[in-house]
Amino acid sequence: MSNKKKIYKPTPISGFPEWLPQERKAEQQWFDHIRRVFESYGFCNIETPSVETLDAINAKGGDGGADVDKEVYVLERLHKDDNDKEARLALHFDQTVPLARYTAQHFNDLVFPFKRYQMQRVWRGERPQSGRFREFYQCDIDVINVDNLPLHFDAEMPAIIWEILSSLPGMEDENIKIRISNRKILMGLLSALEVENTTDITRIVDKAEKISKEQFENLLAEHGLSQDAQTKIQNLIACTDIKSLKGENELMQEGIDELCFVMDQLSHLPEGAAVADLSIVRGLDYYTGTVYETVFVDDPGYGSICSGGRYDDLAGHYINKHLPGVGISIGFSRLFERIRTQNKLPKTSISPAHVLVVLPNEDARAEMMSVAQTLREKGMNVETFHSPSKLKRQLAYAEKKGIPYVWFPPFEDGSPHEVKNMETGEQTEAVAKDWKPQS
RNA sequence: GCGGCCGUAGUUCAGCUGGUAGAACACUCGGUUGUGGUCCGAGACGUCGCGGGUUCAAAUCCCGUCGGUCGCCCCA
Repeated sequence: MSNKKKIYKPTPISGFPEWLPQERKAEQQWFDHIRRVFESYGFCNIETPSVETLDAINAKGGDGGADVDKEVYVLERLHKDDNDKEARLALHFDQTVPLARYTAQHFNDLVFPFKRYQMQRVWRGERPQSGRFREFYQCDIDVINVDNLPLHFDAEMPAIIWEILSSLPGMEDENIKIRISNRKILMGLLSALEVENTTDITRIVDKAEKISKEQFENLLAEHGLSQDAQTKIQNLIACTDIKSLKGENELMQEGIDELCFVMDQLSHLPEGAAVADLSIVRGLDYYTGTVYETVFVDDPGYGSICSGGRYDDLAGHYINKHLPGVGISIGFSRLFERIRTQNKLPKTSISPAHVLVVLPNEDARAEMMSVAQTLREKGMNVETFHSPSKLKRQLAYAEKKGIPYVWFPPFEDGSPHEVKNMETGEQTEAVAKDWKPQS
């Protein structure tokens, strides 16, 4: 009889990242930071369930949805009955669809413009690679209004994002750029050119900067665009002076005017922080106006770390109201992964404790507990050592966990308490109710 | 869904013209009496991803499979 038990060797699950305590602590700092900025603009928080019904997710429809559907994870019981009539559930792959559903469902109880932020995990069943996960966090911020949503908000979104991204701990050296465009411009042009398969053309324009000029032209030609049309599209997406643009029709002119307004409102940002870029169109079909995409200037190939845009009527599939919105989503995990792998995360210790109270001997246990409680009541985080091990061991523990102070209760009655600063090695007498850490 | 690369101790890897395994770091204990980071010593840890084939003999060669990773598609 073998007493060797079967070991199931733990392996990472591709695309489902997890962090060590130090990294998690940095991650929490980022969440706190982002939350603080969102709330400073008056946005409230909501959290929706991890799942939506498959019907709710599919409701958005459109042919742009077809590809996304392939990435949706569905949820079912292991031993489900074939005749099961339960609604099929799916893990949400973004936070925009849940927001639309939420807004429709709670329409009567919400105050409009409804300004909310949401920081949750989303799931996408695609092949993971660098900066791409199957389970990851997004930090979304959106505004939804009834009937009419002022352009004011289209300009507020990038301003908020810039404030966050330029001040996240660890992002100090990163050079990022928010690229902004307006879909009405390209759509207007395509309509003036009498192009019908706009979704295909949009996709091609979206990848224009990743492929060569020849490939780009060939793709457009394959989709039936004339030489004249190709030239006009190329000129448009290369245009850097949007104020000089003339609309070929009403829709295109509207897009130009909107984009000019938004850029004008962002003129207070540093040079190059937010730029008008007509080659940005975004793949998702529900965007109808302003669109955003954010990249590392030095490494645009890493992908967008923050994208979004305006959608004329997203909740229209869930309620018979006209609810335009505009929003943007920080690709939190992608961004975090980038800074983490470059070793630029803020240095944090393993333990959140400020003080470790040592246990000199079993008789001192009550005193140790009492000191710890006193310090906690003063707002400090305090660990107590669990057994009267050699002090060498107890000190080494504090050292490894990065706890900055070690507290020594008296070794015998009548002796004073002492506290040691682990960084300087200095050790002094102290009284728990009066003591404060330096710095 | 499709291609390239990879799969050996907890981790990073070495070993691969075939003869059943090593290093570093991490871990545990020790270097006596109440104090960490350094140093020294000792110890524990692997059916070499899994299955099959070739061979007297395979971590090492071949096939399959699973997993990881990078790229494509698409996207944060």
